Amino acid sequence: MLEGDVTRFRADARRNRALVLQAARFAFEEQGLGVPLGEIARRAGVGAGTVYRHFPSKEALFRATVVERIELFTDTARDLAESPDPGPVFFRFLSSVVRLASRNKALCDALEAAGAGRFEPSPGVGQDFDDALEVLLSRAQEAGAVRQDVGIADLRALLVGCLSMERARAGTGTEAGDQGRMTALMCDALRSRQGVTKLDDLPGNRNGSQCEVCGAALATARTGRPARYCGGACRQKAHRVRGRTRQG
Amino acid sequence: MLEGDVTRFRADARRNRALVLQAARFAFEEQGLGVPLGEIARRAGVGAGTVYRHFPSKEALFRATVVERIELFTDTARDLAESPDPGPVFFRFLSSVVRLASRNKALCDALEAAGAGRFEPSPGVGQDFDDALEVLLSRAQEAGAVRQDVGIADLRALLVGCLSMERARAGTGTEAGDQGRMTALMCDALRSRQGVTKLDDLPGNRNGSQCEVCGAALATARTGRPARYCGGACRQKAHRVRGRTRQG
DNA sequence: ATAGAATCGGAACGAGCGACCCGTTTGCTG
DNA sequence: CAGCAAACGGGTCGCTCGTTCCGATTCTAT
Repeated sequence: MLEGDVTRFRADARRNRALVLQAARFAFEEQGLGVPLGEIARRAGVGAGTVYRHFPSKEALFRATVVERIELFTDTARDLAESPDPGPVFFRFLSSVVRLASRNKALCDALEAAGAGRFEPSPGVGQDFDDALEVLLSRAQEAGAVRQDVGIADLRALLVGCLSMERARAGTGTEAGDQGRMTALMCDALRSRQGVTKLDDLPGNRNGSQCEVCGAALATARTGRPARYCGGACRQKAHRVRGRTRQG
Repeated sequence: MLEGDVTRFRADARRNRALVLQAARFAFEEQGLGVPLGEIARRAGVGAGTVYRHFPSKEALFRATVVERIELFTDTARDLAESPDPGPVFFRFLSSVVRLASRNKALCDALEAAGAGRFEPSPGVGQDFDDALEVLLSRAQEAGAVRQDVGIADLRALLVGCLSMERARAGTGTEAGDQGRMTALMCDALRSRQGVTKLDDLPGNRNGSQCEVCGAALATARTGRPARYCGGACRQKAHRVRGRTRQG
C-alpha cells in the first residue's frame, strides 16, 4: 500500500511507523544488517511487537530503509546522464557513490549480498540502478574516457571492491585524509590508455587446478584425490611450513 | 609446544588432532569462520569435546588452520624476491595470492578481519607477510614497473578489494573464464604510466560533511542537527524518492 | 462520552551456537 | 596382564536473536 494513503491508519500507528523507519535507518547505517531488531525497537521507543506490526520481517524493514538510498543514487545517475562532459561526470559519480556508501554499513551489506546473488533489495531496484549506471558508463566510453572492455558487471564488482578497500584502508589507522585513495586508484584502472591488459583476452586455464604454492597449472589428476602441488619442491615447501606451525 | 615433540602425546590424541585440523581446514575453506564447530567435529568423526581438548577456542583452531596458508604465501614471496624481472614477478604473485585466496573463504575472512583491525591470526604472521610483500613491491617500483605512490597499506587493501570483487563477479553467474578479470584490472591500476591520478595529492575536504544526493561539500552546521543536503533541489529530490517508497 | 476496534509493548518461545563437564573408554607402562 | 591416567564424546547449559502472542492501552467514529 502507498504511504500517501494515510487516512487508513490511526495517527499513532503512522507516528510509530515513522519512528521505526528512522531508528532502523540510523541503526542499519551504523551497524549494518547485523544490528538486533530489539535495539531498533529500543531506539524507536517502541516494543518489538510494534516493529512486526509494520514490517513482516527484519529483512523487509532492511529493504525499506535501503531501497530509498539506492533509488536516490539511481535518480542522481539519471540526472547526470544528460550532462555534457561524460568522462569526468562518470568518475565523479562513482567516487560519490563509494564515498557515501562507505559511511553506510547497510548499503555495503546490501551491495555485497546482491553481488553474491543472495539478496535482491526489491524487484527492479538493483536493475534500475544498473541501467542508469550503464548509461553513464557507455557515454563515458563513447567520449573515450573509459576503456572499452569493461561492462556493467565489472562496475558492480568494482563498487563492492572499492567499499571493501576503503574499509580496509580506514581500518589500518592511517590518517583520515586518505579516504577516496583506493577509489582514485580504481578510477585510474578504468581510464582508457595504451598498453593496458586486454580483459577479454585473458589466459583461460581456469578449468584445471593450480599449485597451492606457485600457482602453476596442474595436470588433471586421475588417481584418487586431486593433486595440490606442482612438484616435489612446492610440496616440500608446503610441508616445511606446516611442520613449523605451532599449536594454538 | 612444537608439533615435532610427539612423544608426549598418546597415539590416538595425535591422530585425532590431525583429523580435527584437516576437517577444520576443509570446513573453513568452504564456509569461512561461520561454520559451526559441531560440524567440524562431525566431519572429523570426533565429538565437540575433543576439539576443545586440542584447541582452547574456535578462534584458536581457525588461526591454526589459516596461519600455515599465510606462511606459505610469505615463503613464496621471499623466494620470489631474489628473482630478476621484478615487475612481472610482482604482478604474477599478486594474482596468484588473489586466485588462491578467493577459493578459500577462511583466508578471505582472515584478511578482511585483519584489514578491519579486528583480528591478528598470530603475532607476527601478518607482519611477516607484509614485509615480504613490501620487498617485492619496492623491487618492482625500482624497476619502474609499479607506480611510486602506492605503499604496502594500499596493497593490503587492494588484496581485500580484489577478493571482494572476484567474489562479486563470480556471483553474477557470468562464465567461469572471467576469474582473474578484476585482478587484472587492479594490476593495470598499479602499473606506472603517465597521466594517472597523484594519490598523495588528493583534494582533502574529508572533514566537512557532504550532501547525500550530489556529494557537494556542506558548510558546517551550527544550528541543531547536521545538514544532509546541499540545497533545496537535492533535499526535494531526497523527499520525492522517500515519498515513493512502498511498505515492505 | 462511549463502545469497539486497532494498536501497543514486552514477556515468552524456539532455534542455533559456543562452551563446558563428567561418565565411559582407551592406550600406555610396569 | 592389570591399573591408572589421559582422552573421548555427547549431553547440557547459557546466551543471543528473530518471531509470536496476548492482555493492556489508546484512538476514533458515532
